[in-house]
Amino acid sequence: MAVPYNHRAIEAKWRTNWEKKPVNVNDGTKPKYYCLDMFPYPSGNGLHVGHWRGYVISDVWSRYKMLQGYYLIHPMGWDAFGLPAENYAIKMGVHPAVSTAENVRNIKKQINDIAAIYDWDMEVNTTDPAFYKWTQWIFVKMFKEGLAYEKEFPINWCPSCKTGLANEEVVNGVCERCGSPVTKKNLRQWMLRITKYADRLLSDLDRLDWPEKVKKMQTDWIGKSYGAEVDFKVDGREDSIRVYTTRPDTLFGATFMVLAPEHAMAASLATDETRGAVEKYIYDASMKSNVDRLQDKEKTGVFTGSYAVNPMNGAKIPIWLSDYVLADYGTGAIMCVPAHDDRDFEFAKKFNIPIIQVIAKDGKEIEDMQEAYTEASGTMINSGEWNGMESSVLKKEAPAMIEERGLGKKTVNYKLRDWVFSRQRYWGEPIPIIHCPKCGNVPVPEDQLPLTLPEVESYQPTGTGESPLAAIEEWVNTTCPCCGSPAKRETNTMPQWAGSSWYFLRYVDNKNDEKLVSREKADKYLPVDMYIGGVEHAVLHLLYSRFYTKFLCDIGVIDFDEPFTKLFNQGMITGKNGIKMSKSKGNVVSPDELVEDYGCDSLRMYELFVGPPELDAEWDDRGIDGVSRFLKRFWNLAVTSIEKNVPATKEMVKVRHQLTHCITERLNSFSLNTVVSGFMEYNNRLIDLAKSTDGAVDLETIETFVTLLAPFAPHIAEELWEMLGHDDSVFHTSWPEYDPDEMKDDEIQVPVQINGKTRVVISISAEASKEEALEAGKAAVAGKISGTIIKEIYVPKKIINLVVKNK
RNA sequence: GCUGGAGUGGCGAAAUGGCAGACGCGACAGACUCAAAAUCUGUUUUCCGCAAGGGAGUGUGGGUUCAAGUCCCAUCUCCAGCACCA
Repeated sequence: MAVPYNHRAIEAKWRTNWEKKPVNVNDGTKPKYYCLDMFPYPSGNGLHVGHWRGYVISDVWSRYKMLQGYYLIHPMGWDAFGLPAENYAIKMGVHPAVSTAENVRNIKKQINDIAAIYDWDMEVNTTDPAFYKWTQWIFVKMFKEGLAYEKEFPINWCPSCKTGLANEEVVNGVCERCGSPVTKKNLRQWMLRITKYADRLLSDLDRLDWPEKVKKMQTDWIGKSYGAEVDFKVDGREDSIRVYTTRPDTLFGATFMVLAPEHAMAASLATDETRGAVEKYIYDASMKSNVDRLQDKEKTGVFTGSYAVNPMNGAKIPIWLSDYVLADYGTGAIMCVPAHDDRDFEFAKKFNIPIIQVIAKDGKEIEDMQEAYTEASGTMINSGEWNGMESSVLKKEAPAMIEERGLGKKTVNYKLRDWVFSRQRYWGEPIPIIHCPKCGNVPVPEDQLPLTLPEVESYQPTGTGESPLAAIEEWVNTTCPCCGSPAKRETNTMPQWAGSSWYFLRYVDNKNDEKLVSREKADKYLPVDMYIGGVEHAVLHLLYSRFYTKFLCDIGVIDFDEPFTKLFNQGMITGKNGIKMSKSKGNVVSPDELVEDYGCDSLRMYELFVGPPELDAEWDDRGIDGVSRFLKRFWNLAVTSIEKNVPATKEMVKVRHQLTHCITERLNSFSLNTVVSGFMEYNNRLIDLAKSTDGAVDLETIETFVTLLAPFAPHIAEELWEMLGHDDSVFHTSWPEYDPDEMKDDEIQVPVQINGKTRVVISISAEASKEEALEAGKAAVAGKISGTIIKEIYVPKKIINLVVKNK
């Protein structure tokens, strides 16, 4: 009687063996393959089955690459700065560093249950001063290059987290972290000039092997638009107002102008009659939160009493204020062409402003216009010298024409804003800047980094816009590194994204205290070949990382300017009915018991089997029985085969090559769920074949199967590999190859259709000619044809279709 | 509103334009068992039929094709992202 499959014993044994003798070794001759997981935040909640998915996917891919002969770089680390640890500190009075270390210990233990082949020698932790020394160093470099600057302006403020937020962290007007409505607060902020890289961040997307969805999201986020800035003189005054438009072709149709209430000239445009209303509107707008502003879809506005002059035709148009115009995009002022813009149309209708059509749709003006005609397609009308031109052509040419005549200039705009980089919280990297009354902002000298985070009495955010660090006088008060006079330290800290924007560079040289990463190692091991993680970082982490990488490339630290060559976003594992797993919903499924009951190998395979890796999947414990039974059946087949050692039949050889082909193809196309079903299918076939050979198949077939299975179920694979008589790890063999000639069937099944409906399936020789196939097909359905065959189709080895016409 | 993605058995799902439902879960029947679990064998889209066989069928309506889940046009529903960016 064969040894039964005992996952507990096998998994424990191999865990120990691998620890004693690591499998992934760099012998200096193999090419590298860098497969990276998005590093986790070490939360106190621990891992659930959803977290496993991404890690299993990346581990399977990593082990596959290893079997293909690569030296694998597959590290793991901790993105450990951030609010949860700090909030926990406030509640429990424990230093965030203490709770963080505790969480890291626990999560590391849980991650080890996955049996992923991480190289823990490369581990990094963003809160380690030896790490954040370089986070600060990058900031200093950016400061010196003019990319980090201070600015006071109304930023997004989360009243609950009591900190400023970047645009990317505001989702539908609420805080990404806690869901509180975001308000505006005037604060002095550190900013990073990411906009300087807008064009490169946009155009370099073309080079990346990333999901189109993510590229599209980044493209939209950067939001490049082409247009013109045009000056409109204020009637009766010397000054003019500059507007930005992407539709200069419609200039003759401008019947009014709107300024954002925050526009610098807004108040000055009021007349004696309108002053009260204008000032009230400006005040009300300043009190509105983002959420209110988003929810009030109904347009509001106030007429200033002043008029602007259309530079093309001298028409006087009223100037209004409205909060549908954004102060910080373009020039904060727009010309309004209600006939050809939805928002202007709505506003004009509401306030009875004339509508002039300047593009003839289908050759004529639209009668009784009910909505704006927004396409740049049609002939120009009511447009003076532009009459008769094609709108789409004029749209492209007008900016240059306007510039030539001195009416304005051709220009490009981006939705992307500079990155608000300071946070008024404790648990982050201190911004290494000293404010000197004489020298201004002076960076902490590089040889004095890291600037470590001091101990504080209270982690409580102050809410005044000052970080808790501001209360520590002996830390705040320092001397200027330039002139030695008394000076004050910057007390804001960096956002959580700071460390995660470059951590992937550090893994390969994590103990280097001279350099962020040595150029040699960077050239040898970077960039990341495959990056695996959730799609939630499409415009945050993934955009910031690209920016950092480009900057570090520009200053010569590294020699590549895109960090992640290939990106894969795994779908989320949800609870029943697609509800996100969360503690508060009580639908969290822990992997711990599943590992105990079924084993790591079974859970790994089930994580893949639940559905296509890129789609969300609802978790259902019951399905794991399927993969568990498969592993048991394969174990029994393998053990019996080892015992009996039967010779290979022709059929076994064929199935072996087909299996290798099937698994390799599906793995290459990243169809991991069907790889698992492929294993099951071929296991069933082999078990069926073995019925006539004493329950066994030949050992070469078992070896092949074991090797193919190894990335998925490494423990059982190693155990069987050993039982097959090998004394080295299965991961040191190479990925099996298949011979297309060996895979071929002698006899093939071909359905025979009459008018597209299958009537019978015949078995013919794989070598059969078209004539022979059709002959056999016709013979098989002879009795079913009532009429004349008018067309005969034979798709080789696929199908026969006879088109029959009734008499 | 815009941009993606998805709609296929009781359920998770599979299908380079070529037998729709592979693989698995669940269910049902049988074998083994005193019994149960485990395991093994079989059935399992649906309708008509004792059967042989036949009809229908991939959200809905059209189209292209010898052949459509797959391609084209229109339309509905659900999920996600963005959201007054001129």
